[in-house]
Amino acid sequence: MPSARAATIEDVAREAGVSRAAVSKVIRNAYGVSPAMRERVTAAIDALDYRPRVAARAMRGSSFTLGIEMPHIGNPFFTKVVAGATAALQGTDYQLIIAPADVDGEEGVRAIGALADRQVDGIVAISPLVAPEWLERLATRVPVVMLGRHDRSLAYDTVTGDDAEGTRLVMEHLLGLGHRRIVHLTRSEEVTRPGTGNPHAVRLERYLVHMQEAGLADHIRVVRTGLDEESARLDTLALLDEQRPTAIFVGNDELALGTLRALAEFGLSAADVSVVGYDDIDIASHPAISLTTVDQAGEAMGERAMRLLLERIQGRTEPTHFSVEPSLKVRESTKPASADPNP
Amino acid sequence: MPSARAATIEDVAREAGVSRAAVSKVIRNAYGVSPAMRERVTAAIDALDYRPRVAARAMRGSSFTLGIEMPHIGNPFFTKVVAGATAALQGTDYQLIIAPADVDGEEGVRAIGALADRQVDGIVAISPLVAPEWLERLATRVPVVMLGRHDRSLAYDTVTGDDAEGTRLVMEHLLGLGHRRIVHLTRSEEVTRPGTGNPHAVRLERYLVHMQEAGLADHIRVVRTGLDEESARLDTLALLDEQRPTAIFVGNDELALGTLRALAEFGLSAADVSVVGYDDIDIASHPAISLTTVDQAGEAMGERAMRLLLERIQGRTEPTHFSVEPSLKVRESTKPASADPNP
DNA sequence: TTGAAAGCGCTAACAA
DNA sequence: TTGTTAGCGCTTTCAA
Repeated sequence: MPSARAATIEDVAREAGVSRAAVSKVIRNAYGVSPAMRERVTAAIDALDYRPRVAARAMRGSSFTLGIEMPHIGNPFFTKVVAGATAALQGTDYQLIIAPADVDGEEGVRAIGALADRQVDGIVAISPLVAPEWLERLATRVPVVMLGRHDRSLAYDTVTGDDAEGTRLVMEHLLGLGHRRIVHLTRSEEVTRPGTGNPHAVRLERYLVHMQEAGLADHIRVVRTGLDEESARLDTLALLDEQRPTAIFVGNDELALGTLRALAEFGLSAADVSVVGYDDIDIASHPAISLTTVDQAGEAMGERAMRLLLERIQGRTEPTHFSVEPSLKVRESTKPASADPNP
Repeated sequence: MPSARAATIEDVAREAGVSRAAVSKVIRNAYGVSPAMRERVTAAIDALDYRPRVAARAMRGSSFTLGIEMPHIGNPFFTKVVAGATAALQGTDYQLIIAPADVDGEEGVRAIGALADRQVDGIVAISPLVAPEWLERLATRVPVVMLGRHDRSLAYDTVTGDDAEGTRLVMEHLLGLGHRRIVHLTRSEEVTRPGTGNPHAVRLERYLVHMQEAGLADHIRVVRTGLDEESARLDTLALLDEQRPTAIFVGNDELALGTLRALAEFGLSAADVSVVGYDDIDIASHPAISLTTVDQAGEAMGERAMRLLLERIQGRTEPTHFSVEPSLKVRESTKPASADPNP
């Protein structure tokens, strides 16, 4: 049962026969400590197995903690981002913590708020459904990087993929293969609301534009689904019951896995219905899956987001916006359009 | 740029015309506040958009934060655990944070230490390479649940899968299919060191026993790999170059994906080499992957771990150990042994 | 039922 | 170079 008392800075000071301030300076590598002092203090720290309480430090300044809000722990793209973020923090004094949100909507706000309450020194928010003003206000208290969403701000930095370009790559590829009946399977209306700058909103908007420009306005068909593979599976099954498309452009890879599952259950292959995802999660390149998708360099995004946070902490004040170039990974899940499957 | 000052309990007290203590009682739902008082305070809190600083609360008591150390963010089994943990915390005042470790060995200790430094009210550690004494000592200060590892303790609780039983299911299945040349692909020697109670150590040990009992001591072959899919792919490619097994029992599903990838690159199918994983991650049931594996109910484990933590916080002192029953999911990746592939 | 006041462990002026 | 001291924002006795 919890009982034993951990050493405090006071204990260390007593043990080393110095002041608390001296110990504080040593642990912060602050200016103005003699080698002798440093040595005595270090010895005392080791002897007592002392570790500074982050809460106490946070009250006076920084918590040496950076937080990342994760909208859906089950999506491997987000774990790529975290991997990049972790890498960027190697060798620094900062610890990364993840606050999982894991439900649509308001949950993201809750998780971000929880990070703020914990006095993290910086926050990465992954395209949550938050009003820009809310984030703006938060960003006046703590450095914030918004990841994925395209809205710009004077208060927070942004890291985005170029979703317009990514969608162009997808649509050109599908149209080039002769597809005309192309369905777009995407998230809820709320998530894709125009003008929010949400990546899914941009992909949807560009899908509509490309269909129109290709003279396929009559074939436009947008189907909504939830945020996990299972939702996508069910909604794909439903859409296959109706007039069958020759291609499905899915909002992201996790959802695309559900679509592939549904196609398999229906006994359909890539020759019948082509599928394109977005994100290039690891499994997409597995030979048995071989999902055509847009690589938007999740690790690079996470790494860059952390760098921006560190820069802000070190004093930068001009807002910075960073965009990564997407590239299309063409795989077996897309084939030339077959003859009209609905004779 | 960070600047504006957030409201403190002092501000709220002034706004409501009461003492700080009164505000504190209201936000903690403590005993002894009149409805009138509660109302005034609540109004002031809303008016000022006040949120208590967790750091300040932590200095006097609890941080209302529970932490989970994650050895490898890329492994979907761990995200299942987190999903379960998140669910268990719904409706409580506790916030879950994840500290990613993401490298073999000492990193786990670092991450757990970081959580402790942040004064979390409880810690779930996912089978890290830590000396039991170290954890034991930590557990005297903060409730700890060790997830996965089979060592028992008077100080911390444990949640485990029954790895001996899981391995029995795997080996009986493979032997029943007529396999004799069964390779076990597992983690490093460090991770599988006997007596550590690490799940991979148990799986290895039972593999050896089952091979011996089946009179296949001569066919025992243990191959080591790293902790991600890519390592497993490379090490599988290497082992296929030598005398080819008819079946590979892989330490977990993430690694098994690498093995499947390698087999595909080699032009081999399940008819040539059967593969079994462990964990039943979501993708394992995808028809294109169809990996035979052991389901050990990751969500349930995460949920149970959090419950144990909450119980400890509420005062339980007797150590508790919980074990989940594994079950074998037989899929297409295992087929009856073919004739000797090495004529 | 309410409030005054001490103190949690640390950092940052400032003084010595 | 070192030490003294005043808080940071809360919770918690203890009195009123």
